[in-house]
Amino acid sequence: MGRCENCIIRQFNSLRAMSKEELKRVSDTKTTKLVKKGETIFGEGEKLNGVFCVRDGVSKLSKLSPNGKDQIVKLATKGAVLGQRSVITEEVANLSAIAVNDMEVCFIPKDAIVDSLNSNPNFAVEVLRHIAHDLKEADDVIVNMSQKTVKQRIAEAFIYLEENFGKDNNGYLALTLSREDIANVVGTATESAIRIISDFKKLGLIKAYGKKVAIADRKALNEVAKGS
Amino acid sequence: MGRCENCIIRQFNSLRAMSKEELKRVSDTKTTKLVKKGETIFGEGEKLNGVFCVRDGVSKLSKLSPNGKDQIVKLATKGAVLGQRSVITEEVANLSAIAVNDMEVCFIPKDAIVDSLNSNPNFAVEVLRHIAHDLKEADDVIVNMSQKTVKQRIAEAFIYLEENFGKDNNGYLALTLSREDIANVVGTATESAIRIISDFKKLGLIKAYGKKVAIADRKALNEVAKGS
DNA sequence: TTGAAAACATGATATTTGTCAGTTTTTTCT
DNA sequence: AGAAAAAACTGACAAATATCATGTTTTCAA
Repeated sequence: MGRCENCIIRQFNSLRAMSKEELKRVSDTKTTKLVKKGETIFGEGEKLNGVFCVRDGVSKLSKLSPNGKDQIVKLATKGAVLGQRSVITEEVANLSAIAVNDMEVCFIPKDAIVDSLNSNPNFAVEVLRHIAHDLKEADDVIVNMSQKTVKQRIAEAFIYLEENFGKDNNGYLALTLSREDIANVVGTATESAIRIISDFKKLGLIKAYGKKVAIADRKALNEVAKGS
Repeated sequence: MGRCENCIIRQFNSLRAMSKEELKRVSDTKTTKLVKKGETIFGEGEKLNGVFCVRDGVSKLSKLSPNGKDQIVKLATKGAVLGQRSVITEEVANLSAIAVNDMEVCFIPKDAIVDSLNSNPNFAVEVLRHIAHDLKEADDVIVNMSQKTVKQRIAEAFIYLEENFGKDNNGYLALTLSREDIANVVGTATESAIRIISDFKKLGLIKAYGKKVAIADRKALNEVAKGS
């Protein structure tokens, strides 16, 4: 099994602030697992006794509402550490983590994290920076949700997907989400999302090849995302 | 001027994890200021070289959107530390802090905070816990915004105000917000908020005495907040 | 490969929410 | 106290969005 010390992924998250000794400990206690598309890594309300470091694939972090609808709060990819928040506050998970495509994740038991937090200020501050950044992003999402139209939010979502998950060789978005997932990201009904995406296609803002979507007119899409 | 070591407010925030020496330093460098209702403590985009500890009064943390509407992301009261996030990530403030009523705040220069973070793991972890908790709350707000109706959100807002800011001697909410502020908290048009609040009054869910509002039928209001 | 299930799509319609335009009430300031 | 400003309110209407019903296409596993 791989050693954390050599893990490239680490460079992207707070684990890079760990000392050699701490990393060794993490490496010795961690386990790696494969998660198939659609499988749940952990569910809302579950008690977590560790965190999950994403080595490959994408996970959606979502919350189920009483009326049966999911709200996707965040998409986490390579380098992200899932469950950190719950471990820190010692609460149960308030979001579910479900694989959007096949994933490889490392499970790191709680103690290795908590002990380092308490003894290594560098690590604690690094984690703090990450969570503080997440908080800023969450605040931005709140503002977007309340002040932008569904059309604007969907336009933004495509731009976000291109910027954060990149494009494949043919220029199509590397991450393919179902219409339902897109609806759940922007907080609207699936039918509404489908209609707007169809409109975007007709207007030439995006193009599709099977399930794949590509941004065809970035500038115009940006216009839609900003003004009405 | 008061000494932080004796400040009761401290018990409610992360400063309680500071050592005697650290508190002494904070005490020596801090300044206290009075902020009148409506005045700005700091604005969006402003570079902060310190944090503000709320000793009395309430501040709204909000973001202005291009169309001129404010979204209130959070209400901060006694014990809250404002600007912490920006100081940690070394970014400009992404929210404005405006006094909702007369306030008394202590300004603590950045260095005292940053130095303690880097050297005192207890303090770093305590701050981490607070920010992690804020993040959870922000995620909950995102879900509420996208999955509840305006009516539900306004009902929730009144319950939130009672639970977090309490009642006066006569049972009225201790914190009085303008209709516009309520609208900006739940993310709707001022007129819509006014209409719904009028409905609540007619239905006997709340009652009003001048500007003061009281929850009249807590159970029914709860029903509205949950189901539709 | 083929049948069932899931995802995608579209129309018709209802509901929710926002906007505009104005009136009344309350607050603030001198 | 009285004028001006701000806040609260109301109605009419428009726009955005959700819901329901149904048909089509795609995916996937037996």
